[in-house]
Amino acid sequence: MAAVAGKALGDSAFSAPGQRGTRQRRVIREWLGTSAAFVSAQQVREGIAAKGDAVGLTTVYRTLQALADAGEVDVLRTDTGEALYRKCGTGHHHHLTCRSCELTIELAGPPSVEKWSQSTADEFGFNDVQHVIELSGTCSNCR
Amino acid sequence: MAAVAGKALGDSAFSAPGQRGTRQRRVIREWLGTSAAFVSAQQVREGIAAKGDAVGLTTVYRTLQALADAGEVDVLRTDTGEALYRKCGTGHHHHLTCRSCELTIELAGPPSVEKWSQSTADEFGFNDVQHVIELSGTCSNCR
DNA sequence: ATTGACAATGACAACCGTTTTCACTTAGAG
DNA sequence: CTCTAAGTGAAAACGGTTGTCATTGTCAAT
Ligand SMILES: [Zn+2]
Ligand SMILES: [Zn+2]
Ligand SMILES: [Zn+2]
Ligand SMILES: [Zn+2]
Repeated sequence: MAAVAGKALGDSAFSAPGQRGTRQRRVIREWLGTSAAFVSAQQVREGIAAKGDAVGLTTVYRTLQALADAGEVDVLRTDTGEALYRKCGTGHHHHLTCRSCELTIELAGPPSVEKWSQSTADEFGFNDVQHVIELSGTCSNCR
Repeated sequence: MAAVAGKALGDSAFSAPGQRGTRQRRVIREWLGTSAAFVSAQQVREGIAAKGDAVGLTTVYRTLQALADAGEVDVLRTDTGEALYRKCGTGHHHHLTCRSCELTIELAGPPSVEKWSQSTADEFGFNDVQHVIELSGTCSNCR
């Protein structure tokens, strides 16, 4: 689904007209691809710095936001309100996240909840239902 | 479950030894009881002010946090990171919330997901699983 | 290869919700 | 009533995020 028109080694975001390909965006997107965990903007910047590249924090924020808007990364909020980002698959999915290290596994939700979600919304007269299902726990490494 | 020992017309929080019953706490808790929507600390203060009472914002924050710690209110984060609070029932439940006015209905989750949650966690070696299930939509009033 | 228009960058300041500080007030036990 | 520790709230500090704006870099057109 959602095949990119044309370009073969396509990077979907930043290919729209008026969007330029810069070193910073390449580096950020590349680094995100190496992290299985949800990470903060600060962590993205530090991780990139540790590899010798430097990107301004403002640029990290803007790029992450653009990627989130493009649907290329998922965003969630910690209980302190901080935003965490992760490069995820494109289809509908949920997460199993370690509360200690934020390691995350993508899950296909149980099919029954999709129905349940819709019928419950109908029952109470709500439209345009969306559902959020997140599992969290402690991974074997963090035991 | 979690019956309060002794006191009959019990208010669970603020009844521990060393906890004092103040006007501010009474007013905040009372006002929360009248709101079916998730509300911010600011909104709590404004709502109380509109009824002629005045409570410092710091006190609102502290009281909401104490109530949350005591399990008397649920907390969730908006997509901007702001904390919203709601006086909910004590049992395990989920929410159907209007994205426009934050009106919220408490739901019993579909029994199947409780099992699914546990078995999925087991499968990936995660311990102490918790799950968050939130439905959102547009309520009939906000249509 | 050179140019030029305009998107992108990043140091810095502003922002805003939340927490901390601290001098003052007050509930409630004795 | 009195005394003490809990509570209050104005103001300052805090931290993540966003806005500003002068400078830099991309890339289409020449
Ligand atoms: Zn995801
Ligand atoms: Zn872990
Ligand atoms: Zn609730
Ligand atoms: Zn509504």
